[in-house]
Amino acid sequence: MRDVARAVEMSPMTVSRALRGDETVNEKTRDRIRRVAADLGYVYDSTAQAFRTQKSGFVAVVLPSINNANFAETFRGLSDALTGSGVQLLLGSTNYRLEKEEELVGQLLTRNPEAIVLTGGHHTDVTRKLLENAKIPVIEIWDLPPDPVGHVVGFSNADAMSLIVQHLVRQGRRKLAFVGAAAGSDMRGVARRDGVIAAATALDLTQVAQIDAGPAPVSMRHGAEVVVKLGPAIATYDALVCVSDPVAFGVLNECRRLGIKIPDDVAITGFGHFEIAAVSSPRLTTAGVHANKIGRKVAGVLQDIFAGETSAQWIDVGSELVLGETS
Amino acid sequence: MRDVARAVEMSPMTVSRALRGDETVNEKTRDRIRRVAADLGYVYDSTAQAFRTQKSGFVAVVLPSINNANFAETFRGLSDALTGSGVQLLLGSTNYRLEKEEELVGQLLTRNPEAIVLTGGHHTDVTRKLLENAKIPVIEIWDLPPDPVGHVVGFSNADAMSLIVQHLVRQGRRKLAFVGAAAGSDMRGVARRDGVIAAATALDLTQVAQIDAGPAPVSMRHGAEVVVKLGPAIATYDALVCVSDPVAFGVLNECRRLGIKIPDDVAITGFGHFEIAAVSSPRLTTAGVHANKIGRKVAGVLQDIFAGETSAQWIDVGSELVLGETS
DNA sequence: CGGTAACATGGTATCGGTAACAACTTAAGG
DNA sequence: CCTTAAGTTGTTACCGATACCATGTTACCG
Repeated sequence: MRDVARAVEMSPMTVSRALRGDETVNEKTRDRIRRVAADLGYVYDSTAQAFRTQKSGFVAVVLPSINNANFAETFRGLSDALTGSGVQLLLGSTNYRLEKEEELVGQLLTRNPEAIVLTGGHHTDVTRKLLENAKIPVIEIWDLPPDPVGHVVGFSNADAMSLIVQHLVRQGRRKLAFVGAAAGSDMRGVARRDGVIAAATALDLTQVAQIDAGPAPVSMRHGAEVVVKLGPAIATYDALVCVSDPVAFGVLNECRRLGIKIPDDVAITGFGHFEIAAVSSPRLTTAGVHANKIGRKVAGVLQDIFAGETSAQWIDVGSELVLGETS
Repeated sequence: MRDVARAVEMSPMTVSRALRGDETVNEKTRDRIRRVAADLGYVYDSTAQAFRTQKSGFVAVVLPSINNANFAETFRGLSDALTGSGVQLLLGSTNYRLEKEEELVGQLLTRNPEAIVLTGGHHTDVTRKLLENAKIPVIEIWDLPPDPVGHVVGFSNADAMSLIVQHLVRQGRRKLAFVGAAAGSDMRGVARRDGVIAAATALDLTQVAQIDAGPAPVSMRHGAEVVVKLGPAIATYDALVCVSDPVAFGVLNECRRLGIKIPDDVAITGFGHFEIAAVSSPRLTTAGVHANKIGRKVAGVLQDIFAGETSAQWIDVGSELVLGETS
């Protein structure tokens, strides 16, 4: 910047103002400075700016996995809605592990983010303390935590599952099984399972079987493996409620390979309304969530925060039953 | 840090050294300083460090889309291989548009990244100039550019397509159609199309039809739509070579819905060896690429660079024909 | 024509770490 | 007991942009 200042024979202060588009700088001067800066190949140093102003221009985003169409879609919604605002997203993924989240949050906070977005409402005590000490806005997404740290943009996983269970029961299904990751690793999966159990209990179903599809993240392959491992025992159930669409699709495909009739022999439901739900045949019955909308809503919350709004927001984007041909 | 120094009655310099694990600091002192820092809730300021040392600890990564299982997998491979190295990834996505890439690169460079990873070998002139001026290592991935800026970790899209075409022709297929995004938007798609045409020409096929599936990114839905729009004209072809697995899956599903026999009436091939290729039924014939490996190899290149290695690396991770049941 | 406001520009200190060098203490060797 | 080296700690200046305040210049008013 000093070099540019020397080239235009002005002070670095004026150059700084000109490059940031400060109105107080004469318009011609501003254009000239910009032109010279470009000619010299000058690259603005955001690090120095972040240091001096104590504003990093970063927002930290922590996802369980980026290799998941729905989380990726949320990130995209957020990212798209934020283009042009000058905010950079710092992405980290936890692989569905809370200890990894703790480590990640510690690292991200050293970068002075202006806000932090976390997936889910479950965190270690250390993480919670870090977040409170940091005194920056916290947004928890993809869930409606009973005891949120700050802002919330999500939906109730349990309620969404309840819609599915009610639908199945209306159809006369009574012997449900929940197919999901091993308990404990994926908190959203646990919430969904609990939602199924609660809804089933409310409807006087005796019991819901739980089928372990392995450690999170579970996907198509794991769904198929569950069916193989189950063997003829699959006839015990009249509905397989899966933790996600990819798992449901794996289950569906393997069932069809084995000649099991869907939905006559057994109903299959997914979760998340992934692209696969609409293009599989038969189409999957699933819970429609609004991944992209979550991202865009988060962007809205961030903009409110940057505009000076201080009160904590609680946004429930809801979910809906998407009827397919597998139930 | 000054506060911590005061608390332990030592100089900030010693605290700085202790927190970074400098061996010259007495071990007991080091432990004490760390403990006190933790007790005070002190958070290290990476921005200040980046500013003073002129080393940001960032590596910029530019992807066409994060909502694509293969790019996401590359990012994950890179991210996983880099955990613990203290490097933070700065992610940006271009939505397959070179102008967006240009803007993004400009923004990312202001953060002083220590290296930049770009998807593909096509860039605007401005982008190339920015990269050259920046004087930081550049790694181009997912391609083998004829005129690389710096390092390369990729494979030949054309060669991969050539494998597929040769396989189809060996089966006696002669009337090929390429199904992909509108020309111009997705450079990797263009490379694949050109690879198909080149391979077909080399095998004396008269002509390869090109079927436009809409603007990039194209996915399952677009594949299905192509089949609908084609109608009975689909009988004109005996092989539909798709730009990616999701598109191929969409095509496959719609064909089956219409009673078209796969692969008897027409063969369908994908590209990328996405999860969907293995779990669809029939399984997709596709080109196996090594998305995760690309990420891990990039991490290796970065580590070499940080270790002082200066010579440009050219890593071809290759690709392979994956035989499914759709051809 | 003096006074005031609007406009445009510049000087200086500073954000929080750390490189480079200096200095002090203790141990080892002759 | 002196010399030298190893180990440990401290002092100072600085990275590049910008907040804050000061200053100069022009325009307009009664």
